[in-house]
Amino acid sequence: MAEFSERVLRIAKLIPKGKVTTYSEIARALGRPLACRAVGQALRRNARPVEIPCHRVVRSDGGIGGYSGSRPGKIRQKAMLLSSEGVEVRDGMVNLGRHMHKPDAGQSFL
DNA sequence: GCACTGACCGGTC
DNA sequence: AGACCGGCCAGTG
Repeated sequence: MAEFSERVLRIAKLIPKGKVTTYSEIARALGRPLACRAVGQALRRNARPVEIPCHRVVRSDGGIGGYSGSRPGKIRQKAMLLSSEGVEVRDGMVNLGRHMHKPDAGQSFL
């Protein structure tokens, strides 16, 4: 099936540059506000850095979260990428109130 | 089909 | 403010 995962990846692709979203927001867009963990699972398993900018997906508390298997080097690069796109990252913390992007439910079944 | 895992979240201590 | 605990969702053994 992996239908859920595909939706997650699709939404991740639609995240505009310079904006970030949270696992919860994606889950909510999919109609599963509590599936934040499943979202992380989908991203981790699919992890296609080029086709899917999963680095724009952060935690609801502003934390960078994980990246490509929670590899420290990758996580650091994730922060650098966000910073390069205009998202201010401070010690692994993102300004959600400034760059939080809320995906539309319509995009989930695009 | 059950049990464990995982890039999480929210509340509580 | 930092650490801990339980819960929820999908994927995998």
